[in-house]
Amino acid sequence: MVRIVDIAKRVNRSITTVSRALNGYEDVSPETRQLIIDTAEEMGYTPNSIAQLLQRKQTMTIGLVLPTFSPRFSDPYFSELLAGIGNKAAELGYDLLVSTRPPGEEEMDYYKKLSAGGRVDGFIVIRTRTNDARIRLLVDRKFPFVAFGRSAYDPESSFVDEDGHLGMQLIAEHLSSLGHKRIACITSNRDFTFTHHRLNGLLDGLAKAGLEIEPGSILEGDLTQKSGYELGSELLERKQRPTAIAAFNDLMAFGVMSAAQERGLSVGKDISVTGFDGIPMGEYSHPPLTTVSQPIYKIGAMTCEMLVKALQSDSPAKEHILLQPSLIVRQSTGAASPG
Amino acid sequence: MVRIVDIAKRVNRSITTVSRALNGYEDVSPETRQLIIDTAEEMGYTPNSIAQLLQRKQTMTIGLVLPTFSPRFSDPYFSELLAGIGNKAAELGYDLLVSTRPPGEEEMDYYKKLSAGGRVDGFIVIRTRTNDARIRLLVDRKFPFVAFGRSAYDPESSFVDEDGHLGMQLIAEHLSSLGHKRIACITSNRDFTFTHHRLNGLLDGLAKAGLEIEPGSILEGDLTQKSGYELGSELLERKQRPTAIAAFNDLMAFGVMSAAQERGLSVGKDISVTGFDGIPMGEYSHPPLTTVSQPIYKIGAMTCEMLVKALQSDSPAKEHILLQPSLIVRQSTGAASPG
DNA sequence: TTGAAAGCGCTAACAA
DNA sequence: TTGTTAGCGCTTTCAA
Repeated sequence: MVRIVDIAKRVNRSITTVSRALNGYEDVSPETRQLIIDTAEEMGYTPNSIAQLLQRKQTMTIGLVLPTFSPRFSDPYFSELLAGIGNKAAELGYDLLVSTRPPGEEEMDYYKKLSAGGRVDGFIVIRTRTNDARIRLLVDRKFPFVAFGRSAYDPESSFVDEDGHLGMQLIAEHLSSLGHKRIACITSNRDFTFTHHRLNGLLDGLAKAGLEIEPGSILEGDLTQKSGYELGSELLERKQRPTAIAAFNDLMAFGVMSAAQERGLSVGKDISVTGFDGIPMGEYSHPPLTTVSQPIYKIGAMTCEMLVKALQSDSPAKEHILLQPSLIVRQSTGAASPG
Repeated sequence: MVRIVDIAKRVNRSITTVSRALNGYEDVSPETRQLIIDTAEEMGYTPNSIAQLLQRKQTMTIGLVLPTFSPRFSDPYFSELLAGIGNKAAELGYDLLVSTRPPGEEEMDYYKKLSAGGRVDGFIVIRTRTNDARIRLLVDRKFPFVAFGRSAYDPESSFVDEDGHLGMQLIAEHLSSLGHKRIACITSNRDFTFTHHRLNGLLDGLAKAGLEIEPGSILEGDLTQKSGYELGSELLERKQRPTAIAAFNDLMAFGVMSAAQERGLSVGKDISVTGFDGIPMGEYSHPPLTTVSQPIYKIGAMTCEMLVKALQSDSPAKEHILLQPSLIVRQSTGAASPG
């Protein structure tokens, strides 16, 4: 391992000069600079990041703790979000410290350790919860972070979020315009703030058309295809079958479609199914899925960019960005079948 | 920010004693130890990780660079792999430094920076390539890593891989036993080593049954649902339509199914489709997908565990683990339709 | 234009 | 059982 002193010895200069030459300071003579750079190159020098970090009191690292509700999670949504965050971070010269923790005490301890330990400069907090202990901790400690999703602490923090209320309202309008009256929905966990926005959007949108969902037709899923399949099956077995089912994410919508097709129903004709997220798979499912497109990749990139901006400013303002999602009508929805 | 000297001053001891008490050394009197621990707790002390790392010359961090062939990637496979790696790393007390880089020079520079800069203790290298510059670099530098996938440098390195040859052979046997003769396949990029294992497995398996695939029916996809859809469409438009299409991953198989269904074909009857990976979605697709189950989550966990073991041993042996995949027959395959 | 020296926060060899 | 001291590899202030 080549250190700065090794170079210094070789070129007969002090380590100070070497450091300055390598860091592009102006007060080094051109010849010395060139000599040092060449020698460093020749010796295969790479700065020791840890030592640099200790000195600079900056880690150039962003923390991202994935909440693992079940140990395994298999959701294209996450890889897309991660790509958005990761690519932007790379572009801005930041690294990403990623870990997985089940929500709860372990998770909190890890946040404490990383924030207090100077291991990361800031966090990206995803899947915000109604009363989010992670956010409270970070707000209390005045530790920089940007959330993907809203929370109870919005005035004191920055977030990027999609307008789930609007998104589901678009779904409601779409379904009601197709003549659907018996509509069911499969929500996500109530702990997530986005669940409330989406549910309210759906109910508000339907109310505008003079429609409502009976409480028994609001089922809570867990965002997996499996739960969409199971809850979809349950809804489809009812004597009074809904003519449309609005799932709160695409994965659950796929599950609902399978459940319907298994019963010989033609999705888009006998029953309408909608999703939320707009993952690429929805374009090539059978039938292609009517959904609300949420630019996940972009959200990841924006969240990361917002955080880095805050880290590099000395008096960061709280920023709140609400992205407008758009309705994508494909073939999984159609006119309500009479009856 | 509370430092060790702050505690030392408060309890009137030297920083050494504080450090030792906090790190559980035996040579501290019980009273002193308790006093120190209590004071640390009270003052809200958390060790500065960076300083610890600099001193210990160990980062307790594993590097994982996701190769982003396209900036966005939306694949449940990755989130599952990441969960496996991440959970195991957390369990073993390691952090994960994740970044995304398009394959090529940037990627190599990043590997160089992280390895030489003492930023990570080792790497997990995924999606191994036929002539893998990343692996060559790490082998040359004698930097610890474990690969998920085989490479040209296997004797000098450790890997975990699935037996793709066996997996596709099982598919071949399954299809031939169903009477399929006109079989096509959609492969992945030839740069990946697993592509060759899978392709050879398929061809060998078919050869055993006296079958072969004509070169024109071996198309190369890019592992996305979109490419499965497009190449599937192409195959299905041929006058001599294949009766079975074997895709090299589940996502492409879903695309093929859509293409078939769009043409009014019943998947599992008019045409058989198979995948590879065994992502959870395949269980709830319509029809459920016949595929080869590769325990991705477990592979992630094993890879991580193997790396940590190597990091903690002073004379790590090269380990090679080849996992046996298993065939999962669902409804996307059926007897070859005559004609 | 250069170098000496202090110090980032911590650990550990050594001495007392 | 405790403290002194010397680093880990680097950046940066200050003086020359």
